[in-house]
Amino acid sequence: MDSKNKSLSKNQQIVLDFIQRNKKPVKAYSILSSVQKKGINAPPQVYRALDKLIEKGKVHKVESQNSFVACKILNCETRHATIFSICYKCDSASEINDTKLFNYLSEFKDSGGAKFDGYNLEFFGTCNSCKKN
Amino acid sequence: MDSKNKSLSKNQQIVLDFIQRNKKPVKAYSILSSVQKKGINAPPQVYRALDKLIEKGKVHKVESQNSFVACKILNCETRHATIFSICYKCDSASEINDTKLFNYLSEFKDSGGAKFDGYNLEFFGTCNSCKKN
DNA sequence: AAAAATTATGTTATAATATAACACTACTAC
DNA sequence: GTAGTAGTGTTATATTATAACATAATTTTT
Ligand SMILES: [Zn+2]
Ligand SMILES: [Zn+2]
Ligand SMILES: [Zn+2]
Ligand SMILES: [Zn+2]
Repeated sequence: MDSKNKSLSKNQQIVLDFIQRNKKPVKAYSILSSVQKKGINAPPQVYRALDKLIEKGKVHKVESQNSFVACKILNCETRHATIFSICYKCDSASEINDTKLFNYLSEFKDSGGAKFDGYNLEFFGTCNSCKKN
Repeated sequence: MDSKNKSLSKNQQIVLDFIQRNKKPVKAYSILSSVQKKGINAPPQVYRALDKLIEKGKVHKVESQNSFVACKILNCETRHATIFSICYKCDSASEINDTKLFNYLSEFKDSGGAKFDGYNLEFFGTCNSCKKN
């Protein structure tokens, strides 16, 4: 069975619940302060949960922000192939689910003709909400 | 005149020289300890130089590594449109200069039909040198 | 079911990355 | 030569992430 279908531990579930309640990506220490009432007391507990959630495809890291966002793609297979659009005004991020782009990147070969194992693509722009304002 | 053609300040030149002497991406604090003999004493001096060098297109940040690498593309226009291949074994990174992929990403439109202002793409795999070993 | 292996937890301390704030200097531009 | 902008030097601190170690829970193997 694929690891992403394994069940979640207590701390993993607590951290995932919090991330999923947020529309925008959240920071590790923001998670920490928000889940202290649930008995998570220290950074390693958060970072360990995050590591596992990322492995299981439930959460992605937005590298340019050092923040974490829940995967909203059903049966996300893109644990190591993520595409985001990020608003530089409000820091919102949404995962792009574009099969054509996904395939284009998955099939991309380096100058030696070898495929890569994964990729992370972050587009930057203004989100629809910020465009209006 | 484009800002990337502006001349470099003393600290910017010192930091760029060091980055260019390294094949692999370098960390900010590694830069700092290496240029202390040149009179750069504190983190803000390094980070300020890095900010400007990035603005000027001389240096790119490898987001997944929090490291910095010199741009090796002549007259790099890709200040906000960077593509890297990163080896997860040895952490080497090289900028991919593929016109087709570059154009594909530059022309990519979100679901609302709007183009983005920039992007950063990081491919992960094993570099040629690590494949042999 | 007992032993072994793996995964998860709790905790303290510390490492690594990055910025705030302030005083001062150098270099344009008009 | 005054005003604006960019750069420097410095101290302190904020933010992000991991090391290390002890213990507990769960799963796998025998
Ligand atoms: Zn996803
Ligand atoms: Zn926005
Ligand atoms: Zn470049
Ligand atoms: Zn390598």
